[in-house]
Order: sequence, then structure tokens, then C-alpha cells
Amino acid sequence: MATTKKEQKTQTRHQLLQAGLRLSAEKGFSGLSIREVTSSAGITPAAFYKHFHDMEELGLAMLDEVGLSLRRMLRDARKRVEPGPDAIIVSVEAFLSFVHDNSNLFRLLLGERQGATSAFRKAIHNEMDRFVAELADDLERLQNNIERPLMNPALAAESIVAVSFTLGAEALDLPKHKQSGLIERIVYHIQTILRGSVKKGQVRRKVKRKKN
Amino acid sequence: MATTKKEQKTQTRHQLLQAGLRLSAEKGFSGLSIREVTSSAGITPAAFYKHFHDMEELGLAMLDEVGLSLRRMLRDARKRVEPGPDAIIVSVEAFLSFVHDNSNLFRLLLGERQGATSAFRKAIHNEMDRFVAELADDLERLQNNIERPLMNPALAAESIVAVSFTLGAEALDLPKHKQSGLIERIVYHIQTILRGSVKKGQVRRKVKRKKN
DNA sequence: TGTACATCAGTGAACGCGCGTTCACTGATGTAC
DNA sequence: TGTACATCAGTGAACGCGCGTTCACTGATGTAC
Repeated sequence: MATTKKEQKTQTRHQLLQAGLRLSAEKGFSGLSIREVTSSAGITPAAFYKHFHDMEELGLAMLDEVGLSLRRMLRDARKRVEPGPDAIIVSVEAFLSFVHDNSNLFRLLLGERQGATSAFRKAIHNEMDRFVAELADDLERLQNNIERPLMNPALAAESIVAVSFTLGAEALDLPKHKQSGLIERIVYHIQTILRGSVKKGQVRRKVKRKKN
Repeated sequence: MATTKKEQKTQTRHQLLQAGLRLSAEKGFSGLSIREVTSSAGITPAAFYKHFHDMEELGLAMLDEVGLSLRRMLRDARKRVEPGPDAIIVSVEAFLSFVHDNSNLFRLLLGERQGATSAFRKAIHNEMDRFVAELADDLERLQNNIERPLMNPALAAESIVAVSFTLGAEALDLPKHKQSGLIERIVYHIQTILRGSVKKGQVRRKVKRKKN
């Protein structure tokens, strides 16, 4: 094999990232130590430096992984959820289910928003902004089907994400069977925001008539 | 003086709390050490134990202070802001100004939402719930003046707080002169949520006519 | 294919450091008479 | 008011521990001929 050695290094790196995510979910990223992560990944502390310069660099790499997963989830959801009256409910269910299956990623994202270094905070804000932008895109495409144009899809997306992530964070502490109430609450909030974001009160009927 | 000794102890305790808030704003609460806090407060590490059992107990006491300040701010704002078209703008300005003047309190509240121990998270959720409840109360009283009853003031308050705190957190990293855009954005979000929360689309005019 | 050399991920020992926690203590303040 | 004793917030030294980081090293994998 030509790439065996590189592959091995990549694999160890991956194990460091996984160990970091696992441990940071338990005690927060700032509570981690190089010795702890390397031991959990099955290597010597000194070997850490063959992969990362310090813990912050590991943390930023972890955030990269988080962003990737987040975007993958959005892409999948976009394929599965078809426009319709239940679209919001299905999307929120998918979102909360993702939050639960990837709670480690989520805890990192939410827990380090106010993290120590500004590089960290910037990286998280970038991920969030990207998430908001993609949601805004979806809303814009969706409104053509529903014929209720939004005043400002980007701002609607911003508050939807703010509410969903805030309430989604609560889901992390809840047992799975107690989450249905949370789903309803998030759906209600999203519907309220969308209702408030529709251009003018009377447009709804007018536009429908035009099209028919 | 009869209470001098007690007063001195209270004062030292206060200095520990202040040092904790100051330092946790810089490096996050989980990055603090007993030695660091006591040294910053001007006492010996060992003296720490005359006041708190461990750092978590200090942290919970710090949260108590945060909650107190938060409620004081709400009370003041309630007195100063009179119902009217600018009520929201004035309130948001007051809120962001408070965030800036008490950034230490805010960083603790926001930064430890996903904190390590569940006692911490519970304490923060309590503070937040209390804040939401008081805002819901205000909204309920306000809607009588404006004659646009909300479908569910409590839920409206919940999403308003979620959005305000999420965007308020961004303000912490911004220089003060760059915050005007943020104020506008928060005001827009709140107006959108309130618009979406009003009972039925057509109620607005009908009610006004009735009263006139 | 076989040999001689280069690369480099991971090792294991060592270092100095700040940490939490303990302990016997001190000395100013408070109290009882 | 004056004296003798009690209280207790804060001291300073000491401890063992896990930490980040360094270093010379090993030995498997890769490469050149």
C-alpha cells in the first residue's frame, strides 16, 4: 500500500477529534487537557504535537467537523422534506433528532459560543451564519410555493435559528420521551415568526386570486 | 460597632464574588482557580474555605448576584419605559446598554448555559425562566393598552428572550459604536414576533373602531 | 527482488508549575463578668 | 470601665497531583538504486 502511513496518521487524528468531542460533551471543552484527550485516543501525550500545535487548534478542527455534520444534516433534510403544511413539523423533528444523535457536536457549538478565545467564537459564528444563510435560502424558495412572500427571509431565518438553537439546547438535558412538548413549542415559535414575517396582512388572498 | 466582624466577612465575600465575575468574563468560569480568585480578591487561598465549600458554590452565588441585577434592571426599565410606539426601541436600547455595562454578568449567564454541572445549568434556567415570566407579564399588561391581544404572551416572551439574548451575546464582542445595527435588528425581530402573535389578522382595526 | 538509507508517528522519561486541600497558627474582634 | 476568655477570618507552609512541554529514542513504513 502506498498511503498506509498517511492513512494511519489520519486515523489517529480522527481518534483525537472523536475523543475531544466525546470528552468535551461531558465536561466542556475548556475542561479538557492534552493528556486526557491523548490517553482517551490511545496515544502518548507527546504524540499530540505531531497533529496539533495546542488544544485550541484541536478545538478548531473539532468545529470544522461540527460544521460539516451540520451542513450534511441540512442537505439531507432538504431532500427528504417536501413543501407542504407539515414541512415545519417534520423539519423540527429532524432537527431535534439530529441534536440528540449528535449531542456532542451540539454541546461544543453551544457551549463555546462564549468560549475563551476569539478565534473560537469567530469560528462558531461563521458556522452559525452559514446555517442561517442556508435556511434563508430555503425560506426564499419555499415562499414561491406558498405564495406568501416574506418581508425578509434572512432576518426570519436569523430569529428562527436563534429560537431553535436556544430551545434545542434545552433538549440536551431532557430525556427523549419528554421532547414532544419541545417540538410543539419550537414549531409554534417558527409559525409565529413566519406569520409575522409575511408581507402585509391582506396579501395572502390577493396573490392566490392572481395566480388562479 | 456590634456587627463589624460580620460586615468584614460579608465584604470579603463580596470581593470574592466580584473577582469571580471579573475573571470569569475574561477566561470563562471553568477556567478559574481558587488560587486565582482569592489572590485577585486579596486573600490567601486557604481563606476561601471560610466562605465557600468549592468553586461551584462560588459560581452559584455569582449567579444569584446576576439574577438580582437582571431583575433590578427589569424593574427600572418598567418604571422608565412608558407604553407607546417607541416602547420597544427604548427597551431594547436599555437592554443592550445593560448588557454592555454588566458584560461580566452576561458572559457568565450565557457562557455557562451549557456549563459543566447540572446544578449550574438549572440555576441559569431558573433565572431565564423568571426573566421570561416577567416579560410575559409586561406583554400581557401592555396588550390592554394597545388593544391587540396576543395569542400567548408567555410563548411570545420566550422567543423574544431567546432572540434578544442570542443577539445580545453578539453585542459583547462588538465595540459600542457598532451596536446600532444590532439594536435595529433586535427591534425588527421583536416586532415580527409580536405581529405574528396577535390574535387573528383582522382584529386590529375592528377593536380600534369599537373603542372610538 | 534485495539492500541501504530516510522519514516520521509514536514512545517514555523528565522538568518545572500551578493547582486544591490540610493544618496548626495568629491576632483582632466580641462577649461575659 | 477592666479583665479574662472565646470566636473565627485570614495566614503561611506543606503535601501530592495532573498538567503542558521537551527531548533523545525506536522501529515500522517508504524510497532510491
